[in-house]
Amino acid sequence: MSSPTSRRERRHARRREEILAAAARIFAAKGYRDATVSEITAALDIADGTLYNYFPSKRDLLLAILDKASTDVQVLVSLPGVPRTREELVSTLVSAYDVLVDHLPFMRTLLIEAWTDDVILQHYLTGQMTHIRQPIAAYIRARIEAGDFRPVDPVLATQMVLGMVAAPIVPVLRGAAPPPSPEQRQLFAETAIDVLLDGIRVRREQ
Amino acid sequence: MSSPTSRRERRHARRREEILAAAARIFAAKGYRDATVSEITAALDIADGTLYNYFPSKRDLLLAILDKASTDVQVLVSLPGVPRTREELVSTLVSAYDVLVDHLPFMRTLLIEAWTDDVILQHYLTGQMTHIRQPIAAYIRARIEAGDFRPVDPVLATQMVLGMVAAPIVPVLRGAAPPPSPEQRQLFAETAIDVLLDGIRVRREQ
Amino acid sequence: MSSPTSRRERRHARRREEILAAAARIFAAKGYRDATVSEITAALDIADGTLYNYFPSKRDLLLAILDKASTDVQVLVSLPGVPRTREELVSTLVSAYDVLVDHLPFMRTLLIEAWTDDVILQHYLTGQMTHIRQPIAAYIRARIEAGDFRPVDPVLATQMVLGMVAAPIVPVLRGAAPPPSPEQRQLFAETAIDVLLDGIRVRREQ
Amino acid sequence: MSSPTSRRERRHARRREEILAAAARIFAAKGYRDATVSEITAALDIADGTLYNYFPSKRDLLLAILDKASTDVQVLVSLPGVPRTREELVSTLVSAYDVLVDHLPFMRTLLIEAWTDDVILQHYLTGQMTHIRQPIAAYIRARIEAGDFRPVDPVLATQMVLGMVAAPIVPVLRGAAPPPSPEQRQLFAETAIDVLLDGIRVRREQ
DNA sequence: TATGAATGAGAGTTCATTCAT
DNA sequence: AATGAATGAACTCTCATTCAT
Repeated sequence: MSSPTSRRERRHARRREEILAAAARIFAAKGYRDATVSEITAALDIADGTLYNYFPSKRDLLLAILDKASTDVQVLVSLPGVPRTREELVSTLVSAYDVLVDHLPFMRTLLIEAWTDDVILQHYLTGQMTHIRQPIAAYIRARIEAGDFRPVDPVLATQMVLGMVAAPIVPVLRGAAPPPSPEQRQLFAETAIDVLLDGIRVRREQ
Repeated sequence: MSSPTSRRERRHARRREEILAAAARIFAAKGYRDATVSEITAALDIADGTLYNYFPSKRDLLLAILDKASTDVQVLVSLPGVPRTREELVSTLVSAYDVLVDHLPFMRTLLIEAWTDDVILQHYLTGQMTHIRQPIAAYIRARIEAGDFRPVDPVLATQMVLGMVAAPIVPVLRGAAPPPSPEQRQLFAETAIDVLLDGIRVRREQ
Repeated sequence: MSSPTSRRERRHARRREEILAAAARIFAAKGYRDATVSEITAALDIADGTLYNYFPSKRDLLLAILDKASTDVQVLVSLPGVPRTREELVSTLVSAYDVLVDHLPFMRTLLIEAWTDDVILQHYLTGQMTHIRQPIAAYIRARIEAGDFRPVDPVLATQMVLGMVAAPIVPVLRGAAPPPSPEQRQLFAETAIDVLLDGIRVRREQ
Repeated sequence: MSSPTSRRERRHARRREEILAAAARIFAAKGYRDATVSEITAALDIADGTLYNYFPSKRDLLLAILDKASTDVQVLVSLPGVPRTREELVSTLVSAYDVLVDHLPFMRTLLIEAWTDDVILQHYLTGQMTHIRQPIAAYIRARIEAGDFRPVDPVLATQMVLGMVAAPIVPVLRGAAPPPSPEQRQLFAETAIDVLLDGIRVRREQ
């Protein structure tokens, strides 16, 4: 009668997701420490005790959120192939923006807590960031060797590339700016890639 | 015999600074909420009550730290003149790095708290950032009109410029990387300015 | 199945009353300031935190007690009709004594706090006392005009009347004397009314 | 050169009195527990530590105030002779009012603290009150036996007499009414004695 | 003597967690 | 499963008192 995941189990999983989403929203707004369990349960219109049927502690609730956020970052990383052309670079960046914007409260919570907790930083962010940084650094290094790029420090250049592409969504992650429309995301990506490749200065000598 | 600021007053001021520094270090490490008053006083080897002779509440201690951090950011802003040449741009950026690195715990505390508290963001950071952004945006706009720069959105470009120059010290602000040496700061600044002006791509057609 | 006030609600209300009664007893004995929350909870054999499920603060606990006391004083005031005969006066006074004695800790708490706190005096006592004083003063004034009473200052006379009838229960309110028996209350009332009406001196000329 | 009480000693005694007066004012206004040492020293424009050169503790400061108040009450008691005529009764009562009004903060402090502290009540008030009550009760008892007064309970009558004469200065002791002028005190006393002796009712049959 | 910074015990209050219903 | 009252450890803050200056 019941599928391998019974109706009860599906109900349980659905409820769990609702709790995670509500908690992420509140953790994102005030930080883990300032958010209270009662605040989360009130937002869900359930009793405090009910939450403990889904998560053994407030801390575990946080860790589940960080897990989800971390998994989402993984998606950013798992590129089907290394982008080469301007158009590939732009569309890769746009989809990265998409992932971030689609999971704002989770991402924001991860950033807040990783900023002060070394264990969280290590466990949920450093590894993922390495996976993002390495191909970029390798790419830059390769093109420097090929004579395409100027001989900059590849690691430093990678940091700056990430800083540049991250800049327009920092206010969004902070909650100080509304999520950008698809058109804006396209603009962000194109501007970043263009400035990155050719600088802001007009090449008069061309 | 005693100067306009008496010995007692000087002693009081000195002690106040010591408390601020210790609190900033601890707030930077764990965030305001997770830091306890006892932790701060233990670091200073004073009694809990003593702290309250210098600051009326833990909150006021935080605000004093944010004030200092905010004032330091002001210094970044008050440029003697608008930098024009590559060398001027580089040295301006180096001194900005210097200010940040010299007041790391204060800056880090400001960033942490502004990330979740809208009032703090508004009061201690938004205004200062506007003063930083506006001249950059104006500069970019002017050079676009003069035909020196390509026609990018000046506001967006400003964000990216800031993202790029901020990138190498983000790990330092986080406490995940050691403060950079003067040589490294010089490198950070030069790389940022160069990539910014001419991009990373070699000008083959020259 | 459950009445409009559910079992849980009734339980909550009952507990609240228990806390109020215990707190009133302790506030009456030592004053609000010298009474500690732990003392109250210890008397009830509950944890400190439990009290805060019923009252948001120690201060609110006090205000709830003052409210009850104040309401009880109202009952004193709401006479079914103005008493005229000696017997009516006596029985009115007896029931006033009854109310005071039935809520001793609440009354005593109100008196203590109103004695040093102007806001409490105004809010919880002055208004009620006015409602008590005015009909008495009006009554005295009317009977003076009718030639029944001697031409004394009605306001001053009212004060003295109240002082006289209050006198025998002041030690009781203080906790220095046990609550008077019904017989004693009857005696208090009769003596007060008689002395009041005809003085203590024998009317030799009658 | 110096008198038996040296200049230093007189200076010390004077300062002590100033401290007592200031403390009495503040204790009277907020009660012993709510008054802080700093509040008292601030009112005197001296340092906190200085107070401890005159009184070993805040508690001792209170006890000194209660001593003074208690001694003042003694004066009320030590009558040169038992008053007999209406005029003697009135003038005795007026001088009692004078004593109370002249030492308001001390009296008010005594009343506040005796209301909640049994030790203080016993030590500083009960004894004195007994000395006041006994002669009145004896007087009433004697005149009842002589057939001058009606056969009331002398102890109860004494309480009521005291309640009646105290009534007009209760608001003054509370700080809710300004100190009465000499004329008002005279009126208070005359009204009290007259009502007391002959009641409020007109003797129609005369 | 006068000062006021330093002290720390003790107060009120919060909130994650448990568990009888 | 859901409930929410009960819990108590841990926090911030107050203030009488001490003591080096």
